[in-house]
Amino acid sequence: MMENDIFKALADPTRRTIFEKLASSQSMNASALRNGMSISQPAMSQHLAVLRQAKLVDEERQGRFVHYRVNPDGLALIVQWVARYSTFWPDRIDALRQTLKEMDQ
Amino acid sequence: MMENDIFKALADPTRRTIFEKLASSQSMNASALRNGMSISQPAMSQHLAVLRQAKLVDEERQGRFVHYRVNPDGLALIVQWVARYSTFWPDRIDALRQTLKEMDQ
DNA sequence: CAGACACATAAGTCCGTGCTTATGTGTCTG
DNA sequence: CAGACACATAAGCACGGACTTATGTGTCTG
Repeated sequence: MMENDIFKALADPTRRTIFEKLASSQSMNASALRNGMSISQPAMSQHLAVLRQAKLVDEERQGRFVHYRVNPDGLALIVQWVARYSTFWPDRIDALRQTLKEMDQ
Repeated sequence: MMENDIFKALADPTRRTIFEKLASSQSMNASALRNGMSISQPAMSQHLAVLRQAKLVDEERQGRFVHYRVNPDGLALIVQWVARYSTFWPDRIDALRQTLKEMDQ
């Protein structure tokens, strides 16, 4: 199941770090992502494969580099999942509304 | 880290099922949760311990029963995490806004 | 074309984790 | 108080997953 792939992909802190790095940049290749992370090249490649399979990132080959970027639709399932259960708690959904409002500024 | 506990807790499909059952009811004891799930009593107890440690559920002892219920604040960290990265994609955040709007009716 | 480079894949190891059976703890009831 | 009941904990096992080293694949450059 796809929802399961996403949760499992995000369960690993290293993969969340990689995802956050990608989210804070337009795109990065695998080597650039390794900067500042004590992680081997194969490990990075394997993590990216997991994120790719979960459709959380897209890849684009340019010559011998592969540029990775966040897939904008990737987190949609998580958002829907959370929103589904948030309906039971008006307080929480209000907090989310507030977060969105602050993001407008 | 707490955020890590939540992601790891939700990474297991059985625990997500348990969480969903709790979310769709006021409260349930461990035995009631097992209904319809082919899962042993210790396994259920262990899953509930993980959800409890991640602060996704609360427990309340009443006699020899322990009633479990969803902790309304539990998903807050996930919501914040998702919302943080959603800022990069206006389309997605608009979809979330739409979801919230529909929930108003 | 040969070598360097960016990345993927293979294969093996180790540890976390989800399950089991067995037993312990606490509470209710006859 | 003895037994039944609800749940937790202990201990062992089996599997998955995150890492390693080694090697393969594709691309650029001199």
